[in-house]
Amino acid sequence: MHMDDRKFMILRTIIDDYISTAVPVGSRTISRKHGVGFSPATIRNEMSDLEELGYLAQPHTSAGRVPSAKAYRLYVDQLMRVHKLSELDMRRINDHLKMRVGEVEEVIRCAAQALSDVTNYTALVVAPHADSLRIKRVQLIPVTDGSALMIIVTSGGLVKDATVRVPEGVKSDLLYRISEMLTDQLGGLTLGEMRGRFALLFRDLKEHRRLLASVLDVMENRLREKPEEITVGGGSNLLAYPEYADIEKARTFLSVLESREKLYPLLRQAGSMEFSIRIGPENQLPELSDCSLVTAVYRVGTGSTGTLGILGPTRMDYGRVISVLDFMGKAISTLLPDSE
Amino acid sequence: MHMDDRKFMILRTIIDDYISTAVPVGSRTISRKHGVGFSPATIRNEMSDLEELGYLAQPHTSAGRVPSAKAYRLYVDQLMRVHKLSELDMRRINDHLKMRVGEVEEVIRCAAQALSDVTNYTALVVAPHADSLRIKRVQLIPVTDGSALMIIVTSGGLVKDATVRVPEGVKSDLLYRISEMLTDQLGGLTLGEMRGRFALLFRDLKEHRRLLASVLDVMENRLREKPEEITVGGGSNLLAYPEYADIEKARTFLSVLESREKLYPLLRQAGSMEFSIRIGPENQLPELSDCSLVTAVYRVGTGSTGTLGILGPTRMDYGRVISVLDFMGKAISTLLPDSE
DNA sequence: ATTAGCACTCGAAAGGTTAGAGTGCTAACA
DNA sequence: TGTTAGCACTCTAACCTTTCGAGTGCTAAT
Repeated sequence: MHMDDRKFMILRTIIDDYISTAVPVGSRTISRKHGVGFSPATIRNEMSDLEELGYLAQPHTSAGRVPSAKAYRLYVDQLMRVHKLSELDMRRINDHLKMRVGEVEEVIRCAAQALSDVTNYTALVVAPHADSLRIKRVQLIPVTDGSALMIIVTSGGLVKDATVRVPEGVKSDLLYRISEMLTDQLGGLTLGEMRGRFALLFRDLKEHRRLLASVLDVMENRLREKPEEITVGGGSNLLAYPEYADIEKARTFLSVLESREKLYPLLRQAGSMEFSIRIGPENQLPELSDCSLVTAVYRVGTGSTGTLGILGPTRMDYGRVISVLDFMGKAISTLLPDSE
Repeated sequence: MHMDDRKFMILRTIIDDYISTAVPVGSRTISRKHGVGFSPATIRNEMSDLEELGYLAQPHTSAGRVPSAKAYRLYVDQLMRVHKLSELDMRRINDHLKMRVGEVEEVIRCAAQALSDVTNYTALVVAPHADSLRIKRVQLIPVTDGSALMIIVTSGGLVKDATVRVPEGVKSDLLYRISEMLTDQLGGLTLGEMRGRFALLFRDLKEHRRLLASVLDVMENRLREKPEEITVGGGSNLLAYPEYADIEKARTFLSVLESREKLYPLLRQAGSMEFSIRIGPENQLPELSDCSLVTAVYRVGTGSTGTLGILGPTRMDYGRVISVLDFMGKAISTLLPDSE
């Protein structure tokens, strides 16, 4: 036995239905649907086949059928239809973002809020990865005698900072001159690429070897490995779905959201593909085995990318989520152009 | 009829018991408690009185009694006993905080985590209020031709930033010189106090009147009114309590946590008292009418203060929460001394 | 190949019963 | 006069039982 057009069609109808109702779907329901021209009995036979093929499961004998993870996989790969986003949705997203442009953190927070509001799922937004950001300016600001604040302004207007130890007695003027030189030498490079310039820098700044070493060390290590900020929006949204009627489940879900350590590898896994869909057990966190995560990248400036994600129940409305993510990704890129 | 020692004692016992069990407490239970030398019948009479006085309520005829908001008020004001924090708790808190000292944001995040872990309630931490922070350094960093980043380093090592428009063609060197001058003139003042120096500044920097106006405007308005960051920790903790067995309740609670707009006035209300306790309906948010919020201040540098808060069910362990907040407040102040 | 018909299954909802924790009242007691 | 034992009463939570209906798989007819 193998899949044929009718099986595909029926499976899609079942999944569509289940996504919108969360109720195991029976043969009558499908048969009644517009466009399906078969009696419940026929559908039953097909459903039985689909179950054998591993696409459907029955919670218990006298219940309807529920799609399996395998079915969702097939669905997102071949079956589903991605509609264009409605005017209303686009407007809602734009309304959220219509504000002071350019402050990256602000935009990220709004994006998370917008994504969760529009989809009714949970949104995750990851700031652009440090490695891929282009340095626009480096500036050292004296804080105390012995420490300074290093500020790095990057493409897209993102600001990263870190404290660096400096030899005592270094004056503001010197820090400024060094800042100018660092900006000269490192400007335009990414944090990943800058290592190549170190030798040059050391030559030009022989007399301040110690200071320089400490500054470069912080850039190389502290700044780069600092995990990106993850902003969460609409964590409580999922509690409205019957999947989370059980408080214990809700609780474990929410505590995952509170733990950057768990969230980070999850988003990492998605890599830098334009879109990525992880269904249920496909994501590595057992706590999230009945969630799906859909991610998309957004671009800021030239070359640096961040991640947008939607986390929802496995039966989430994948088509819509993808449209929303796509639209949002573009909206952000427009909002955060390379401010050159 | 009025309160006497025995009534106080019984009421305290009832509240203590209810706080730890969440089950309506009956006369037998109290009577059996060590230190109460009366039979259930006597206790029943007293309970009946306490109910009439508004301190107790009965969920239904054949259930035990539950303390009213009025009872909790009396409890925190007069009845409860605040124990010293256990060695273990102190160690747990210190373990959370034992890390790179000085990065304020980092410390705040850890504090929220620690507070929620140790209390099993939800923690709120508010960064020090902008108005009360002492300016240590002002620095303008060119970003694009036409805009610069203003960085303000304040006492306690806190960093605030904002984008300012600058006239086109302004060079890095000039921005640096102006930064130095601003630092000179404004250093040591709080954002609230600096207005007094404006006249002086304008005199010294006549030729850059436009630039200066735009910088000062951003400091005066944008920076000061920017609501402080509120960090939430352990939002999912409360779901473990029977009070939140109802998903709908859990959901409204969590969505309050996600809305800075609602959280901010809530914390504002606490003012700058050393400790503040708002029980149930005493806080203005109807969504939180069966929560209590206990807050304490922490100090960073000289004069600037931030707020620590614990949000839990009305029957929370007030004594313990206060000890924890007290300890944490001091720990933070030690961790973030005025880095002068 | 499709479908009508039918017996069967099983969970959710509704109703009924019971057990026990707690009460208020009364009367006895120190 | 304050305290307490005793008792009838109340009310919920927990457990059973029954019923209802949605859904199935199989068989036989189309």
